[in-house]
Amino acid sequence: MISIMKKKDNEKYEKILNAAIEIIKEDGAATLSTTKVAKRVQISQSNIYIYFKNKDDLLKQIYQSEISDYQLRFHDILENSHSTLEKITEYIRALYDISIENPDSMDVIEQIKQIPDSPIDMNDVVGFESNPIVDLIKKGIAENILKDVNPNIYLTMIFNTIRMNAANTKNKQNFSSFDTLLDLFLHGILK
Amino acid sequence: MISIMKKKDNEKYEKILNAAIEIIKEDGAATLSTTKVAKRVQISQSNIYIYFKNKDDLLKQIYQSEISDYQLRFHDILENSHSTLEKITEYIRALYDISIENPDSMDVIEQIKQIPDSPIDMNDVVGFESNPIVDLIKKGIAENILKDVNPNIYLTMIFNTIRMNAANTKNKQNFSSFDTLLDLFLHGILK
Amino acid sequence: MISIMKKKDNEKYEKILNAAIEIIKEDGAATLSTTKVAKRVQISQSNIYIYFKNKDDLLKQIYQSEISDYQLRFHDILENSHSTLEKITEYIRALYDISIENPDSMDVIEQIKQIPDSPIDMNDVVGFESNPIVDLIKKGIAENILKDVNPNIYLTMIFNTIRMNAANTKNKQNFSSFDTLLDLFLHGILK
Amino acid sequence: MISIMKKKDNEKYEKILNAAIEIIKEDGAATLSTTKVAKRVQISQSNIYIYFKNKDDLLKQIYQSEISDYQLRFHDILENSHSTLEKITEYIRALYDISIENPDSMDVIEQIKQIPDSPIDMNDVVGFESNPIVDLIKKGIAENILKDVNPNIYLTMIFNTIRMNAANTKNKQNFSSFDTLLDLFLHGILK
DNA sequence: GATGAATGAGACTTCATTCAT
DNA sequence: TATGAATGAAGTCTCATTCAT
Repeated sequence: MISIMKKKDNEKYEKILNAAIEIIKEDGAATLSTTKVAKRVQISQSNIYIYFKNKDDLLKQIYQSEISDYQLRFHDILENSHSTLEKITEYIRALYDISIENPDSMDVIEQIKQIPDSPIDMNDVVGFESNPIVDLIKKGIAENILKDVNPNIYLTMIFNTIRMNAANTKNKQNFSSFDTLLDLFLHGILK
Repeated sequence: MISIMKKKDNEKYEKILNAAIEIIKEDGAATLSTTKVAKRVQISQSNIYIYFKNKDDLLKQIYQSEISDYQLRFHDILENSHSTLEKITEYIRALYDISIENPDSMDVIEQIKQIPDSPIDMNDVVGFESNPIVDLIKKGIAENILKDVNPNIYLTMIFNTIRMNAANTKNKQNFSSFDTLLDLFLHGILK
Repeated sequence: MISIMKKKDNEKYEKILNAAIEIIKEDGAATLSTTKVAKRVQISQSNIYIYFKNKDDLLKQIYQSEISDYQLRFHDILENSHSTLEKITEYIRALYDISIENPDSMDVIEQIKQIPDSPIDMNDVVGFESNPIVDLIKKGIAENILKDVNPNIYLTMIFNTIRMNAANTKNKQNFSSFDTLLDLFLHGILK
Repeated sequence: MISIMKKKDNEKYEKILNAAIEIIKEDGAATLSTTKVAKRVQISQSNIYIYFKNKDDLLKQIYQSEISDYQLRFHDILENSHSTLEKITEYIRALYDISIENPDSMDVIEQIKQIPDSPIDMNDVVGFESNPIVDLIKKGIAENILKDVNPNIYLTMIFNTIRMNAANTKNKQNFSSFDTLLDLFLHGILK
């Protein structure tokens, strides 16, 4: 009984979530409105408030659902890969792989973060500028593997480059292999 | 018609433009509204429609005004610097210099581009992914100086890295010298 | 039907009633909502509609429960006290005593009465301006004990004065003894 | 030119204000909504926000407009009447007179004060429990004219009694003359 | 040029109530 | 008896835009 109920709930919950994600992909997070979502799911607008506390909650859930994939992979990498350089390489690979599988995810994440008065607290986000990865970069610098540069410079460079590469995939422009991009990061743009 | 514009008019025009830019810097482009602009300039809302066709037009003008500085410098570089590598270096330097002088400008530009239904047509914009610079990169690839990668990958990498570096300046975090960043681009992140 | 009500039911019924009363005390009757009540009792909103026909019914029950204490005492007084003046004095004393014991009760009663479209029909309410007490006042006038004034003037004067005195208790301001207030009513404010 | 403009403004401003007051009289302040007001004035709802900053502002303006009459008279009394007892008497007379002229005003004032989260700051209100009148009562106590009771008890007693008397006027019930009520206050209800 | 006035649309949210289970 | 789901109405507020003066 309960399991059937739950399934029903989850279906609607996910319908709403997915409709919202679609809208963000199409029109941008800034224009997301409960009205639009409701229209797309074909429910009354107030119905959304049964599944989500409010609009911010909806955005938070979208954010969580989009970053959970990354989080899992990052966690694995930090646990399993051996050397620091290996870990960094695997981090880049994870970002690349997901960006190809789900080319919109990076955009959705970025968009939600950049909403004015974003519901995402930049400090406790487990994502790109968050502790474990920043720590990894710092370790790379300490071990004299990486140049001594503010870690967020590295993360921005890697994140945005891979993101643009994923966008090229979508737009059917030339896009680069993982090895190409990794080479770019590690050895620079000069041939 | 435009040439007959009186000084008085121009002053008001720029007051509006600057107020709008300030608002974007402070609160983000997505929250820009004619109401807010009018309040800040202390004019009536409808007055804005005398100087700008509509809100989109206002955004376009802001965009133009923000990129004009870059355009001038890029134009100079393309005319004057000697080798392709020199030109690329000078392009990066120009980006870096302006990012330090006016750390918000890159943000404003990015923000306007990312507005949903942005009035900026990505394709015919004279900016970073636009013809002359893209052509420069292509030339670099053709001359076997640069690795063969979709040029917009390079431009995104450079633009966003420099932008983050400028943000670090503003936030009083560690930021990097031009030489450091140039080295990062040309020779990669490995030490 | 009502008599067959199980104990369990009654408990829930009173939980709802009391939660609603608490909310009125804290936030005012105008803000009472089934949503709030349900949240406080930790039941589902729709559950309320099993115990109460609708919101108006809930309010009516609250009203009844709040005035029942008064009604009992008034009934006693009208039966037992001897002279008309004694009865009036005892009526005032009852009001005073309850106001001290339960300083919120008068507020709750007033609030419900003043709700727009109040479910309480002012005319057939058994309360303060209702028949038995009004009759008592009328008798006092007829017996030439009280000045000849519309009885509801007396009742308002007494009710609101005692109510404010109770509020003073709650707010830890100076408040007056029963004798002081009685003196005020009977002999006026002049010393 | 300007004077004509102003007149136009004021007309609409007052139309809105009066419509709102009517609604409060009819349905109570708790149900006042900008929607209702707009409907009554036959304007679009957003138009109200040209004349009033927000709903609270509307309520504040109503409050001010309703108490201004009282304020003027109170001010006069405090300036002009001679003895403390005279001043108190004149205060009561002012309350009485206005209550007869404008029997709703006291209700409107009370209602706005009792709205949950009322926009009226109880402490700096120039009205009944406010400084000058409370001070007058205190003076009366100090001069041994009045019994020593928390002044707000007196004010409540007087205010509510007169208010009920005004309500009786409206409802075409028996109502009392000023002398009768004054006598009630000064010498009590006993004959 | 400039402004005040006006508006319709749309945004977020809460609520009372009903219904199937 | 109890609940989750659903909804339509209502409420507050902001906004882009137009128009008469």
